Amino acid sequence: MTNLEIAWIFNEIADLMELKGDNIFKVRAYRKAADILHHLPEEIENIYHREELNQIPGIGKILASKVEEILQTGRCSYLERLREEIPQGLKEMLAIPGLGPKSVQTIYKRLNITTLEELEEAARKKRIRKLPGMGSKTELNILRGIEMLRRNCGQVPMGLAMSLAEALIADLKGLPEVERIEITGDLRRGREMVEGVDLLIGSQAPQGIISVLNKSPKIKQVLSCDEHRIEATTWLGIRVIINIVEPENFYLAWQQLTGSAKHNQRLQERGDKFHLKLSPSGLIRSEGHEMLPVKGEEDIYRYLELPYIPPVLREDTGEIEAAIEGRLPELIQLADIKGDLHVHSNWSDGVSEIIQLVEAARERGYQYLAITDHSKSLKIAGGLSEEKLREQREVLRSLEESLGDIHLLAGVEVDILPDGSLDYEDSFLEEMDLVIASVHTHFRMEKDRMTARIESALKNPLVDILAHPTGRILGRRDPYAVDLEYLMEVAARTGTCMEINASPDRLDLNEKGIRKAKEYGIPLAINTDAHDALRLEDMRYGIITAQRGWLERKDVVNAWDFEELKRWLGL
DNA sequence: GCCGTTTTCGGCCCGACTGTTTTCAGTCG
Repeated sequence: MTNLEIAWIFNEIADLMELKGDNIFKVRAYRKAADILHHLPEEIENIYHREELNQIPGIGKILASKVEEILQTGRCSYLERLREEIPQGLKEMLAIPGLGPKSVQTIYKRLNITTLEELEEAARKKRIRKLPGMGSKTELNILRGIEMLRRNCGQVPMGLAMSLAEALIADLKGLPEVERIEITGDLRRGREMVEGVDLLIGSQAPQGIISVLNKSPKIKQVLSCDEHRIEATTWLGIRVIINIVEPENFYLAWQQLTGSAKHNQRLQERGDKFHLKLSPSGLIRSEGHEMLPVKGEEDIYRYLELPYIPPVLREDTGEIEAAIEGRLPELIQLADIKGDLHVHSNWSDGVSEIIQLVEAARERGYQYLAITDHSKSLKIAGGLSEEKLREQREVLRSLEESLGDIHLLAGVEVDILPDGSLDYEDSFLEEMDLVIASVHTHFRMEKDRMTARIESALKNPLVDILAHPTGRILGRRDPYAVDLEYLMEVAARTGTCMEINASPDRLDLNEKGIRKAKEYGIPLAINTDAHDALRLEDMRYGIITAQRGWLERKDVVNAWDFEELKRWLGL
């Protein structure tokens, strides 16, 4: 089982314990352990085999024995006991923003409600407001929350699906019967939330693959399988579909299964003009029933007299027209990125030392890195005082000098306070190389006020970048109410950059916002917002999202050379 | 449940908002 899956188990234990009313510090120990596992630089299985579990800080005797049990048996008896004790629906209720364990407990004990459906009904019938500490707003909040959960029902964030897909590929790639294996479906297109993991295998002997999957610890249950298709579900409840085709049909099947359905329909319409019929099993010229050879996806597009259209664009949002007219964007690539402009160190709420972040940036071949810790009012994140930031700047300056091969920017992620002012005086912000502004509090402001709040930050000439402009957390928190298009108008005037936050939990701006921002000519930055050196890795999710927003290298400030960036920052 | 080790018990990120109260518990970042 992977680190991520064990982390999920610990998180579920923590949720259930909290619902039970267990000691909060015990609960927190499980959460912390989950977080540690999630960010472990190597597979815990290896650590276990070296008998070094006890050396991981945060994992004591008891948690180590649970890890051991999970690795050995694929099960966790403690979790199974908790699951029997606590109805599954209560855990789902916890996902409603504003409903915590105490409220869920009250609802369960007083009204005997155990499912979201019952909860929704009770809220509609105004039965929740009769409970102690709850009122009409709680009911409204519950209904809104359930609606949000329904919208994301059955979908998983791309980052989670991607790591599972890559783990499965790693398991299957080495099999002699697997000639080729690739990601397909909406995950390949880079959608922010996906239905599950879709893989395509080119193989002449599919039977062996099925038996390997049946035994895989990553797979909880194979739901159906024949020699062309396997459908399974993982321990985290993620749906996995693996299609298997003859190797000579691989590319056609890959293109067809990647979709989107709308894109493929448009392709077929175009095929009709050329008397071509597209299907996963063959590209046929209808007159002579001649099967055309396909040696790559490019061939398919070429038969249709189109340039190759990358998967991220295949949504029928203008890519076919652009292809016909020869104006497909030259999409930004991961290799174009020259630095990360939003990273947290352990001076505030990050876990890595500055030097570790810098090393990670150098390993990625970056020209520059900005350290942007939190500002002073964000107490929980260990926001830094002016003095601390000055001290950090000195550290960065001398580190930069001693290393000599990377430019370090002394930055800060300054909170935009509810009244629109920033968390430091302008006179201080002037000292910083890079100022990122963002909202971390008072999310539920009314739209006009929130818009005005962010507008005033954009209008401050010292603000270089607006971070995570809508504040959403994928599948968990909706964007705050804000007139984004108006803010883009403002940003276009002030020349303020907007961020594409690459954290797979955020992806904010999203692809729609990015395309809009590009229309307005706003400079964009793709930043990881990493709180851990390993998470500089998340840049790739930002790139995919930027590509889906049709961005090119020139649109992205951290794809510029340092000299150009410096000029733009006025340094 | 973990940690420390000058502690084997007593801490553990902490302050503010929200919606409910009528002085505060619960939730969140």
